[in-house]
Amino acid sequence: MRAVLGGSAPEVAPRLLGARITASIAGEDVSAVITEVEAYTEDDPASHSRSGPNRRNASMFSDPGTLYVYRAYGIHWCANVVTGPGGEGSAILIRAGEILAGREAAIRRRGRGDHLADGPGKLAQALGITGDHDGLDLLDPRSPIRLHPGPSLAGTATVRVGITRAVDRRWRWVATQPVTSQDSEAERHDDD
DNA sequence: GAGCCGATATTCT
DNA sequence: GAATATCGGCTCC
Repeated sequence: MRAVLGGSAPEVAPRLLGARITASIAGEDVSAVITEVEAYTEDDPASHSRSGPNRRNASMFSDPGTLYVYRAYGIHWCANVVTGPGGEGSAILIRAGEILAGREAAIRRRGRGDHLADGPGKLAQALGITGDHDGLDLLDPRSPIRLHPGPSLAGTATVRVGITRAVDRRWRWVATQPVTSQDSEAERHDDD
């Protein structure tokens, strides 16, 4: 896994579709399957690392497998997986997932029973991830937040959202295979 | 269902 | 002072 994450972000991102992220925080275990990701590199006008290391993005320049957490719009937390050789400043934003375990805790944290992790801020909130966890090693068994390889899901590459620069790079990947074992929350759209 | 808008902290100009 | 890797609530189809 560490070797996989050592690749460039746009290379690694689609391979994270289907991977599992687990968080044991405040005595509650919540896990989710990653269904949507975005790649950011240092050589990327839309990336936090574009202007070099800062106090906020320091962990983005750490080793692959490091968790980078930042606050978006002053309100939400967003979780990223650092990729590339250490010091490169590239990472993959986990944009969405589907809750596998710890659904009750996720619902309590979200304050609602639907849309538990269908956005970066929501996923972080459902898992209990905050700035406190910035810099953790996702591959260390002692870490409260961990990333596990899973069956790679088929995905579609599209353009990233919420950015104004380099909008033409198709560095967002959305899983096209359904992974829902639970029902309700995933509105599936059977066929058309 | 799609589209506008306010909330709020950190960073850069 | 402006912009931002968002969300939820509100309108208006």
